[in-house]
Amino acid sequence: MITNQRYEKIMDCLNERGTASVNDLVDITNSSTATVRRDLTHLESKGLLKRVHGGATVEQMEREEDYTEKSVKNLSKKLKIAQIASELIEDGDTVFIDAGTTTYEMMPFIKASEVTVVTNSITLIDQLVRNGHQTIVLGGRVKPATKAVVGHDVIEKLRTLSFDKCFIGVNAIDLHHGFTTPDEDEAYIKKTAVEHSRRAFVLADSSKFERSAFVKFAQLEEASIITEDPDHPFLVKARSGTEITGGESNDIYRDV
Amino acid sequence: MITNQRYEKIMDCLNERGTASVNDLVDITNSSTATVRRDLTHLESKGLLKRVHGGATVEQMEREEDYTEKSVKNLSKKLKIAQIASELIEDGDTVFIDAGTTTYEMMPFIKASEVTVVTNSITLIDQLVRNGHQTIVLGGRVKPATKAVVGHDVIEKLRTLSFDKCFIGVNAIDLHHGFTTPDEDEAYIKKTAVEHSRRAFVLADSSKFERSAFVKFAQLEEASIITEDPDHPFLVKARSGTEITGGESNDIYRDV
DNA sequence: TTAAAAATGATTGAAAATGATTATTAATGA
DNA sequence: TCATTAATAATCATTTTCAATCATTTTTAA
Repeated sequence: MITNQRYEKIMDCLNERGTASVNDLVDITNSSTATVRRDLTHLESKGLLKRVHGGATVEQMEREEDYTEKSVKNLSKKLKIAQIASELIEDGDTVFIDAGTTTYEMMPFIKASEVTVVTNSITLIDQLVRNGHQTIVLGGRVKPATKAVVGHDVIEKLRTLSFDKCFIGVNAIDLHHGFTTPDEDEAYIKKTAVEHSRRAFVLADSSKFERSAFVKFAQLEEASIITEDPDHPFLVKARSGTEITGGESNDIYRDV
Repeated sequence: MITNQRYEKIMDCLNERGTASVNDLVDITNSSTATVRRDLTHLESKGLLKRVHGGATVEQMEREEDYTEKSVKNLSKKLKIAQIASELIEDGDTVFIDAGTTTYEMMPFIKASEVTVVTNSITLIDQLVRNGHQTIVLGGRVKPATKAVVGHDVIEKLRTLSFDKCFIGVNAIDLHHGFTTPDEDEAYIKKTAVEHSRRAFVLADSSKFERSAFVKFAQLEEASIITEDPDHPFLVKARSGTEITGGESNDIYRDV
């Protein structure tokens, strides 16, 4: 079995079950523990999973944050990004908000009124409703690990809608592969949402730059990047590179 | 079993039952008391549960009930009804579960496996997913007060589905008006669900009898009533009355 | 085809998690 | 209150998992 196939099997397993032991993954991939461990190390470095003693997990949306130095730092990045994103929502907007931990952090910052929010994230709904926003949930199968709604119905419905703006989470961004994410179902939802929005925003802290995950959902020039460090070398490169020279209205978003 | 999986099992158990003893958790996790204690210490430090002598508890924030004499009594009625209803779900069933406080109480009692649950209640989804049921949410506008999904899309989608069973909440039942509820949107959803189920069950404690609300969603003979008091005068009257003599397969459900 | 590079699997000492044991502490009933 | 029982915390031995290293296999490039 080729390395990437193993990566996919591992991520599939984790996305489905949320947690898996090294031994589980050894069985699934028909590899040695050494190989699985190497895979886990690699996938963790890409931010696709979190290693734990005995195996690995995917972030469960819930707050299991351990309040170490690092996670607090990441949290504040997330908050900053979430806040910038939220302020882009204007009175009367109809927006799509993707399932994800960063988009979740947007909730308290949305100040605009008469906003209609469409989402496939069950987790967001509580907050949206509580804050008095008109909320529309897309229907379909609920994915246990992330409580995101996925499936054909979601795409079908998205195609009938059009948004002023959409806010999308992402796992990895690089010049070659554009915006990528590990889960195929979710990638297709992101893609469709971007296509049906006047303006698309991708929320990404700088740890996502110059990496790629399995499934591409948009070209770099199809969406604006919202990040905590607008002068990051990668963005400088991206702005000057041929890849994005075509995008006039959708420049890399740079405010902080 | 790796540590995270044990954490999950413990939290699942607590979220379901509210309280669990160390011994319960030892059985559930196939670990020693020492390990369970260590787990509890860890989970408590994260604020996910509270240790008590002999085990642990979670604050049941879901229940906003004020614990007066009456509401406790109603709760136990509800639980009884919910339990009866849940036991009607069999392995492999595809069921619709309506939004509502009584249907919510069904969650911990659903023991059947390979169950697919379709619902329009955002509140139910957490529990359904946590208990490992295949969950499908209907898409549409989220009604803030009840976090039920309503609207044309819900009806549209329901019409394409068919269920083995459906479990419906109700506000009032009487011989003349049948099953009634105050909200028009929700009534139409209930009506459609009943029409697309092989067998329909209405969950109602006896305080709902001989009353009527604004919108009728089904005739008495279209659904079986699940209640805590099968010998209530109203049911005796209903069983003997002409209104339901036609229903052979859909008798008033009487077990307790 | 051969040499170099990369990936894999096995081995081993170190680290972490676990389970059993024991002393201490808390709950229960006379 | 005191005695009895159960639950807990602390300690230690055992088991499991981990990371580092090296030999082997596979892939790539010359």
